[in-house]
Amino acid sequence: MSPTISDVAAKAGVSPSTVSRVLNDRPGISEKTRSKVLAAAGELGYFPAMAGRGLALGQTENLGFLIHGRHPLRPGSFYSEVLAGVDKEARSHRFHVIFSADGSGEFPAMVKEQRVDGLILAGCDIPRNLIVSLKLQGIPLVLVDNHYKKVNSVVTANVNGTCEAVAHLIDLGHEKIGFICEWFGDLSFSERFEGYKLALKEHGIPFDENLTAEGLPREPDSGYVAMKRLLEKATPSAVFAANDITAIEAMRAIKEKGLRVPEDIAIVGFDDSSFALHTEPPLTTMRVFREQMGAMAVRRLLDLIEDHDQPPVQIKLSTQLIVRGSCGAK
Amino acid sequence: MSPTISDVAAKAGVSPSTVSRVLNDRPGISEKTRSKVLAAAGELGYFPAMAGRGLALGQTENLGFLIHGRHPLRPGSFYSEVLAGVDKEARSHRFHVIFSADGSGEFPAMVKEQRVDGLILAGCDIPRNLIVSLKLQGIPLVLVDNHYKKVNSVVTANVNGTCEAVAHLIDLGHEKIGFICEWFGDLSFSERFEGYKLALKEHGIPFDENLTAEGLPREPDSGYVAMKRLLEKATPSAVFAANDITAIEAMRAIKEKGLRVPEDIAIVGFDDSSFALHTEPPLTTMRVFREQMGAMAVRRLLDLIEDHDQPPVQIKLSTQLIVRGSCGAK
DNA sequence: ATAATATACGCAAGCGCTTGCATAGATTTT
DNA sequence: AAAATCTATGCAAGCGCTTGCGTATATTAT
Repeated sequence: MSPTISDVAAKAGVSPSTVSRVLNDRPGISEKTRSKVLAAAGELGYFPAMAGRGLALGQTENLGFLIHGRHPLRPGSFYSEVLAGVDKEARSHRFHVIFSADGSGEFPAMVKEQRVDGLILAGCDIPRNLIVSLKLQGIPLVLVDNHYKKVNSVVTANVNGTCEAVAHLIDLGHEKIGFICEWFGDLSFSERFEGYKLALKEHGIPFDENLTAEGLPREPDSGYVAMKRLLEKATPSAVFAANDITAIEAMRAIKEKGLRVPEDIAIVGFDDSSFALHTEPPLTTMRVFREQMGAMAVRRLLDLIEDHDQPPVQIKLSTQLIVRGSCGAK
Repeated sequence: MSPTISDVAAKAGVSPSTVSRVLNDRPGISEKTRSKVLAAAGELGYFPAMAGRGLALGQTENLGFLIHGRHPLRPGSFYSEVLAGVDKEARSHRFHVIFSADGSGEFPAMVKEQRVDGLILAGCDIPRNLIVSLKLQGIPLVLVDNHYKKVNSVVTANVNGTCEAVAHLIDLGHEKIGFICEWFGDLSFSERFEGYKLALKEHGIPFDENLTAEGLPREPDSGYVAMKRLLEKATPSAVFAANDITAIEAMRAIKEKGLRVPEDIAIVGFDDSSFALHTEPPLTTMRVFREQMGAMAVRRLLDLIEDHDQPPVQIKLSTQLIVRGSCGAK
């Protein structure tokens, strides 16, 4: 068995409370006993067990990271990078991360059982009523890549980012620019759609519904379907795809049609997924800073844990245009 | 504040011990009080707080999932699927998963602080001495995609899987088959190398060192480099790449050389990564059942948690050949 | 009917830690 | 030199839960 605080106390010839005070840097300890205790703890290889500590403190020093279970099209890599950022930042504050991809939509067990001091909810497919009941319950909460009413969130600048991406296409001389996404019902995608329309408007290009298409909600190959649908209605000289996976699938549809990327149709995606480097041509895309999003969410969450009553804040991270081959810019 | 067991007890007019017994299905409770307690607990929305429970039981019902921090080339998607399997299986046993991608190689804080009942270590870049000290410490341990001496593990059939993949190329008529990987120092890659040689041997094809190459350890674009190196030495009619990312980067090198896939050089990868579907042509590869690996690891770990003293076991999961376009089979 | 056995429940200790309060000893004040 | 003030430490309660042991009540045996 691992040593307990009493073992250390006995070895150092002091009381457990003294050991606790030393280990937690509480004032009123003489230098002599401090070092005596530290030595004893060191020799025994003692570390405070979380169970006792947590019970006494009413704190777990855990935080939960929740994503919705069903993520068919996004291979997990998006959120796994957010998770990486969350983990790293949490660790630097001596917190630990409990991960869960529970798709049931039920109230998370980790909260009921009070395993966590706060919760990060990632993705915009977290059921709204879950957010509400969590909020009601009073547990510190931060949304990532999602936002809702009065709850703290860390989001991507979807509108501005897309606007910039589309503006880039316009700068390259394109006017007949398409927009495709998996489905318009998704919060991120609808925001990116707004950004698309904004860019057109800012450049005096009329919006044309025939230049837009969606695929099949939550089906694989959604981007392929969307692009085929778009090509049936019109032939744009460029298209903005609401995420990289859609872009890459769209490229397949374009090529099948005998058209070339970027010569016949330029394409730009969104996310800067890991595979965007490996497409043919390499995909021009908006980089989203996933790890940073995770890290910021943790910082905010820790603030909330310290002081629950703070006005909600939304943190919006800018994106960065990564120009590669698919837009024809080089 | 959340209600405690005493609140429930008071409301039901019984003692806390009775409540505990009811909630844990202990025997010796009359049907009447049982329902009384259940009703009270329901009305209060009571759930046992883990801190108290854990302290009393000496169990956390948490398990740790650890990967090595530095995973530059693998975009996390490999391990994130393992993690998904781990999480799902753990949840079905009412366990929770603490995730950490600590690259420091130090003894994990979650173990020192006794936050977990057992540990899953994923990936073959977990430092050996870490495994040793963990093992010594006596905490239940399962390795995933890695193996070492007398510790429980869940692994991929790298040798057989690769052998099958290479045999497939041989069946297609190839004899001059190359082997590339990021670097030979990796456990998985070296096993796949064994499988490659085994397949050649079984089919009476002599091994030729000039048909093998590695890239730059832990650098991006390692597959591209490996393939270029290989092409400088020889021109195979087919190549087996030790993982998909290597394969896809190799395809770029091949095409740059003016050669076609699969007509001039057929290629097969390993892993069945999410992007393997989207290459041009789509990548023939060996599917690795990542979620299942995670799930099996959890099962084994829970067994070990129940009874620490069991002889170590290695669970080897078969792979499945997924034939797509890059091997020229269709 | 009384004694022996079962049943259903409460009491209290204990899991490992923190912390308010009390106190013995050291230090300063007048 | 006695009183007042600090300083350093221990005591014990308490965080929320489980469980061994004891006991009052109900059940069965004689």
